[in-house]
Amino acid sequence: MAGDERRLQILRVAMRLFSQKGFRGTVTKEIARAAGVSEAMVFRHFATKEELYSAILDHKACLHDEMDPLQMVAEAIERKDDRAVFEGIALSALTQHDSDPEFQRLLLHSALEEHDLAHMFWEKFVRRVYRSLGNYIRERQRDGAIIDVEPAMVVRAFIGMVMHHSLNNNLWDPKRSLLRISNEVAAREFARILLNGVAAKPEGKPPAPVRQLRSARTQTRANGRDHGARKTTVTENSMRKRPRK
Amino acid sequence: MAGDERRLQILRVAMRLFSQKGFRGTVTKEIARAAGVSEAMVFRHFATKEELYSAILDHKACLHDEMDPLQMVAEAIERKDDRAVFEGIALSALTQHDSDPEFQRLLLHSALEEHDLAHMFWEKFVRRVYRSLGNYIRERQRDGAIIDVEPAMVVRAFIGMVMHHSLNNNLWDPKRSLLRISNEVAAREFARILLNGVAAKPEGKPPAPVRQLRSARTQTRANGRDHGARKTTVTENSMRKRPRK
DNA sequence: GTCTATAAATAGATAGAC
DNA sequence: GTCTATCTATTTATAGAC
Repeated sequence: MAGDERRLQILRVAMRLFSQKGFRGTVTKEIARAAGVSEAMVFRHFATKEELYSAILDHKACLHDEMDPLQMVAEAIERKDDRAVFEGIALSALTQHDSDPEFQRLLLHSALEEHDLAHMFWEKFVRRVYRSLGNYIRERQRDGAIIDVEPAMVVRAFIGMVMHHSLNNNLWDPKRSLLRISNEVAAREFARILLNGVAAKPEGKPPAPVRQLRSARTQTRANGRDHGARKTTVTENSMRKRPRK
Repeated sequence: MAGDERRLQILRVAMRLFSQKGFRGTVTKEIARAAGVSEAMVFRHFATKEELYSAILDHKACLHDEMDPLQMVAEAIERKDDRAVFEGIALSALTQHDSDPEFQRLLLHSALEEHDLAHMFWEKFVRRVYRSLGNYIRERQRDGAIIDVEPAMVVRAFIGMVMHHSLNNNLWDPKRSLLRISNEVAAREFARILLNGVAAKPEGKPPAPVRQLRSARTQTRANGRDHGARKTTVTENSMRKRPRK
């Protein structure tokens, strides 16, 4: 197998294992075995285990970086269509987490181990979400559409619903024993709850009409908007190690 | 130092280290050093590292087990005071997470490493929350106080807000650079957003009066109800190991 | 109870043949 | 490129003196 090809293969295998068992929990011998090569091959392509980890972060970073989390709902923001903004954000996040569950685990491991991925993700991505979504909320407050509540609090509440749902699906309850629901319905319901929760007026309809869902898992509805988008970012790494002493 | 005393001391030190760096990331030598004893002492009290880990889980379990997560808001449930129910749950969870941040990290590590603590916590505690809080929501739906929405979805949205907030405070953003807010205010705002979000009628007040907060960090308000309670549980463990081959 | 010394296994990393 | 063999440091765990 050609050099770059093999390198990428090892990288992918390592990515899977690191996401499953963390950096310290993954041993190079297992990476080699899973890739069907000898340990020496791993160290031929990556001088140290740390460098392999770095390469993984770079790889993930390059897939996600420079992504404006609100860009795929830009048009909805333009229209001031709150429903479309929040539902779009939720759906793109949930879709992204489903399509790349490794990333969330990698991120959690790195946060717990205090590796750099977590810090970078926080600085580059999370901050941006709080800033831009916060700005949108402030704007809607000026419009009189959203009640007087700390915008960061609204962002946290919403991101909380979405992230926690993904965390449940990917980490705690992959069998979905407590709640089995499509991403589309989840995104719609989270957006509905949040927007009803912070709307200055009962949101279009009169006070308490709302109906739909109830055994939600059946429906899926294509609602004409984007979907299937991408989200989440992170970026280049630090660390670049020398072997031990 | 007496046997049991030393045992407990080692246990506590190990608890701290395991919560910081995970099971695989913590080496027995460091535990010994941090406890100010030799490694041999660690293995005198705990035959293997696994047994030490088990003992920690047991210890945490005994502090939390058999706790009904809704018991400290039982009186509010009785009165059907939704606000008090949700705010009380949120506040007791946030308070508990602050008072024992180790537990959340331990839990996350064990979920990622697929150790037993996570499964037990899920089965014994999370399920109970979904069942009992879900039942309460169903009851309030029958009362016509809450809209027709999947109860588990409401539980997930709410737990999501609260858990994600704790996770931010304890893991991602301990400096509170994005949102610095007291537990009391956070609990109140989360409950407000959620209840406005699912209320069949605009919740007592007319459609859109809501006001308060804005630079929330200042206030703390003692609102006459409980607070400072306890929450979260988990239980006895499995694994009980023999040393290697 | 507590320590020092050390065994036994494992992990990361390298040498050198093919 | 790829492997086998091997080295070294670390890690879990034990022996045995005090």
